[in-house]
Parts: sequence; C-alpha cells; structure tokens
Amino acid sequence: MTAPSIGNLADLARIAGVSTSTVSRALADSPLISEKTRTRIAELAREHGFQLNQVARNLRLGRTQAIAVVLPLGDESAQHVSDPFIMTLLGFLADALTERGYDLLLTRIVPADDKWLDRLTISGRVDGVIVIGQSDQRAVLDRTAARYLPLVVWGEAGIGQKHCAIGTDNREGGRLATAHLLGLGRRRIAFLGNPAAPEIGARHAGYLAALAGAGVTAEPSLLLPLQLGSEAAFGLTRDFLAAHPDIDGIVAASDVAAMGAIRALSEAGRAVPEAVAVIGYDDVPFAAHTTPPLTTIRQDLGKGAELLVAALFERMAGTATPSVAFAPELVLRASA
Amino acid sequence: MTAPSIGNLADLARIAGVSTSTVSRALADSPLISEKTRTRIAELAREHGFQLNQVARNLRLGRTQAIAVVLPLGDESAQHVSDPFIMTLLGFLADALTERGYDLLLTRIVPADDKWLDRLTISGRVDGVIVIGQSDQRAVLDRTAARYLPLVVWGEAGIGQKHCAIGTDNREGGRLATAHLLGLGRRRIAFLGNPAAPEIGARHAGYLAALAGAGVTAEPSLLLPLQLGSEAAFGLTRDFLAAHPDIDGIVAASDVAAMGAIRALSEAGRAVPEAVAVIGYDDVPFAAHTTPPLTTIRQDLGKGAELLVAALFERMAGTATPSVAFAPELVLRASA
DNA sequence: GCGTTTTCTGCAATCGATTGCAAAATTGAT
DNA sequence: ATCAATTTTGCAATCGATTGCAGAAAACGC
Repeated sequence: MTAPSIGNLADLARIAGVSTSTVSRALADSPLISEKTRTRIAELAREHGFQLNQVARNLRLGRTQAIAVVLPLGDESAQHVSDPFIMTLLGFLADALTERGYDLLLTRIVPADDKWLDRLTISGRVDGVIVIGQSDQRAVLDRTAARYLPLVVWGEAGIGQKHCAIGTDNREGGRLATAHLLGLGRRRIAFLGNPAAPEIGARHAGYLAALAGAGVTAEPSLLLPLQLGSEAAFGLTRDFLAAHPDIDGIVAASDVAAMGAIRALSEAGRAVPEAVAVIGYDDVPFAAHTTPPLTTIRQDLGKGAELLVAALFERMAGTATPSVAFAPELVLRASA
Repeated sequence: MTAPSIGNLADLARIAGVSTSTVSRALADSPLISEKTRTRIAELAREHGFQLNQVARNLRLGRTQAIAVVLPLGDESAQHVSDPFIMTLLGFLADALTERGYDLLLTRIVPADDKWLDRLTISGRVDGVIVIGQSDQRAVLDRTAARYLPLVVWGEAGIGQKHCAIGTDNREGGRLATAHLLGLGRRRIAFLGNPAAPEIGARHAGYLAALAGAGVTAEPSLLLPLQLGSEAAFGLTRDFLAAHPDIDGIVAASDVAAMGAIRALSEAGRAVPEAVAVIGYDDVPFAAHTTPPLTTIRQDLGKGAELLVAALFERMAGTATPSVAFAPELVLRASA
C-alpha cells in the first residue's frame, strides 16, 4: 500500500518539516531553493501522489488556464447540432489547446438574450473565448469584441465587422465548386443552401460570380434555400427535381446537404455524376465514404483550429489580430 | 454609456457603502439581508454589470462546478477521432451538464502511461469525470474507480469490472441486427468489426447467438476485423467480396463502417439491399441520409447521456451506482 | 424613556495556492 | 573566533469570494 495521499500544500510542508513557501518554490523549480531540499520535496510529493490544486493556483495567479469554446445555437441551428463539421473542428481545437496546456470548456448556448457572451467573459471562468459560427449573433459578437480582446470567432469576415473572424474564403470556395461543374460542361447548376447565413451567402456569391464568368445566366429559381443544419436536403431536392428535371449540376453548401441531394437523385433514377454532378462543401470525414464518394470543397480544419488558437493567444497577450480568410481547396472524388 | 464595470465584490461593497459580507449575502438571497438593501445592491450589480468571480467562489466552496469529459485515444482510435457517434454523445452530455449548472471540460487523452486519470482526478479542476469509451484502459479505470467515486464510463459492463459503465446492451444489439437479416432470409452473413474491442466483442457474441438460434453455422472466415475508428471498411469489404462473392448480408459494427461497405458493394455491382443486405450500428445523424438510408441498431444517446450524468451526480453525492446496459432498438430504413 | 428582543450588518477567518521582504543559516575571509 | 557576504527559508499579505459569530440598529413592551 502506498502512503496516504495528501490534501494540500500545507500538509506536504508539515511532512517535509518546512514552510509552505519552500514547498511551493520547490515544486515550481525556483532557484531560491537548494538542490537538496528541492529533490527531497519532489520525492515526497511523488511518493504521496501530491498535486497542486489548480483552482487555488489559478486564483492566485489571476488566470484560469481554460478557454471557452462556444457553440451558439441560433436561428440556423436545430436544438441538437451534431454537425460533423463543427465536431471535427472541436476535436482539433481540443488538441491545439491541450498542447498549450489549456483546458477546453465546452459551452452550448441557445441565445435567449444578448447577454450570454458578457456573462461568459466576466464570469472569470476562462481566459479567452472561441465562438464557433456566427449564427445570428454578429451584433453581440461585435459589441463584446469592442470591450473584450481575447475573443475569436470561426466564421466569415464581413465588412464593417468588429470581431476577429477566422475561416476559409467562402466566396472563393463557392466559385471553385461552381467553376468545377462548369468545367465539366454543366450549365444548369442549382445551389443548395440558404444564402441568409453569412458563410453560405458568400459561397452563393462565389457561385454567381463563377456563372457570370462563364457567361451563364443565373436563374433565381435554381436556388434551394436549405436551412443550415437542417436535414431537409433530401425532401427539398426531391421536390425540386419534379419542377426542374433539367438540371445537370448541384452545388451544395455542405457535405451533409450533398448527401441528401444524392439520395434524392438516386431515388429519382438520376445517376450521379453522369446525369447530375453534385459537389459538396467541407470535406467532413465521411465525405470519402459516401456512394459515390463526394467531390467537395475542403476546409482544412486542422489549419483552422491552429489559426484560431494562435490568434486567441496573441489577443490574450494584448494584440488585436485581424480577421483571416484562408483558401479552401477542391477535392476530386467521384460525385462530380 | 453604461457605468464602468466593477472588478470584484469589494468594489461593489465600497460603492454601495456596505461590507463585502452584506453584498455577498444580498447576491445570494440570504434571508439575513433586509429586502431594502438586497434590492438596492442587486440594482447596483446589474447597473455595473457585476458578476461574481466563479473561480474564487468555487475555491471557497470547495468545488469546481465542472465535469471532465474524457476521450481516451487508445489502441483502437486513430489520432484524430471525430467519430460522429462520440460527438453526438458529447453534445447531449454538454446539454445535460449545462442544465444542471455544470461546466464541461473536454479532454482528449492519448494514454501514454497509466496515470493520466489520476492526474485528472486529483488536480482539483473537476468535481467528477465521465470517460467516453473504455478503449484499452479498463485496468486504469478499475484502479481509479476503487479510490475515486465520481467516475462513470460510457461502455460495456464487463464481468468482474470495478468501474461503473453505462451503455447499451451490445450483445442484444448484435443479436437484433443479425436476427433481422436472418428474418429477411439471409444465411451467409458477414460481421464487419473487430471483436477485440469490448463493445464490438459483445455485438459479435450477439451475432453468433442469433446465428446459432437460427441453426446457421457461423463461419470464422466471414469475420472482417475492422479496426474501430478506422476508415478501412471500404477496402476491407472490397477485398473480402473478391474472396467471398456469395455473402448476402453484412452486420456492421458501426454506421460509418456500413457506409464503407455499401460503397464497396455498390462499386462491385452488388445491389443493396437486394443482393446484399447491410445493417449498421449506432444510428448516427447521417444514417438517415445515406444512399440507401441505413437500417441500423439505434443507441439512444440522449438517454445514454442522461443516465451517465444521473449516475455521476449520485456518485458525487456518495452513492456507488451500478453499471447499466439499456436496450438498443432496430431502426428500419432501406439498406436491409 | 429604558430595557429587552429581534433584525440587520460587519469583522475576521477560511479555501489553497504564490511571492515580496525580512530573518536565519551557511559560507568564506581574515 | 568574528564579521561580512551569500544562500536558504519563513512570515504574512494576497487573489476573490463565503460564513460563524458578535456587535449595532431597529422594533417592541412597559
């Protein structure tokens, strides 16, 4: 049986026959402590399985060593998001933060009022905040950003926006996707997604730009306004196909939406990609495993998480970092 | 412009012209404080946007009001899991904990030694721990559970196991899945998954039991030992089909695996479900959107999260709760 | 108006660490 | 052996809250 575990630093000090100051310094490798006592105390600590109380430590040091990651469940999101895209980003964030010795406090918020972010920032529970997705909360984000520096947001950097947003260049992504279909000779290309959401709006703008660039007139009727996070892509596409049997391409705003569309096409007897080419967005983990595997626009979330965390730490150190939009890339598989 | 925000309770006390005790009590709705001063102080607090420092509060109260949710990345898991199943459970856990006023500390751990769990439990950062998946860490879990009560694990309740595991009845799930295929008249049914992992082993046992019950002899060669979390289902199934063209059903250990198998079948020109019926496991969010939509065994993760959290809170209160395995259910869609 | 209850408020200790400053112990020089 | 210089240790304040106990104020009875 190993020695009983010790509650706090004072207990350990008593056992070692020294003051708490000495123990604290020894454990912190302070040069004020002789090598002899340092090793003796370190040995005792290990022996008794002692660890500092992080809460007390952080209180004294005026920090928390924790970062809040917020998933706001606003207009666009259903009650229970489990969007694989968001979850993948979350995983990368967890890694990036852990690597830097920070804890990740996961918070899902249904924004009832416009104070949810303030509550979080002044509660003293975290040293910084990462918000995943702007949802319909841009105003709240802007207001808080004016007063609270260590805040970064995954999303689209809009004009006149006050908060630091990091994400991929959605306009470019939409353009890439559409240009790819155009390059395949497709001309009647539908857009599946709701442009009201900031990111999707930008992708739609890219879609329009690509069409214009190829001399194809965009038809408003080829827009399928799918709620983000909704699972209605299948039904929406099925009904749409009845009215527009002549389309030959679909630019989907997410891989999940693309999957729904593919199923609708498949059930309507339209081959993918022969009859209708479908391109997704995100390149989520399962995109390579659908039938057929999805051609899609990849957002490198490993890189995204790195950028988010890097910007956040700069901000925690006092520098107001600018927004970033990095380039997405086309991933060729079989659906287009 | 609103009044400048106040740093701490003492500042607010100064402004109100009372002691910190009074402010603290007023904010806590203590009956020791007169209605008059209580409302006056509450008003001041709102006006100045004051909030208690939670770290200090929790230190004083000897708690953290936070729960660690651990994703151990052991043998079976790739470096970056983003298994939709786990992520869905995580979402529900976040809701269940938030509802009870607790924070969720997300921790991904690659178990390098056998002390990772001890480090977490004695760091004082959390009031309890939920581990998602036993991975290859059963020994560590058992050892810690002997000493640290507020610990619950999502997973299979094995015999002789010391820790509290909560999950679905995997044996029953495997049986259900297999029985369904048998009911469809299928006889040459393959199992796609690695029985070495506890949960999968149980599902495989159920598979064998169902075969035996129907008088079908199980063939060891019909086992496709897919690493859990791996993305190799496609390749594995494709190669397997070459050697075993005669199968007419596949019981997959996860929906993700089922997707890979369906693609392999599709590319081999075998229709699903006509030629080969495929049944998945989990019923993850996208299972309804594959082509064809997956027939699968549903694990109700909302219920699972509720059970995990309920057990954890009982344990935090001092009661050693037993392991629980609740029933999974068959979800009929189109793949089998 | 005065003593007694009852109601309110404040002092000071506490949670478990860190750290500036002063005191003690050690070392070295003479 | 004595004293100065240096190294090592400890006292006590601090981070921002909560709370037992005692004292002040208010309410009450006579």
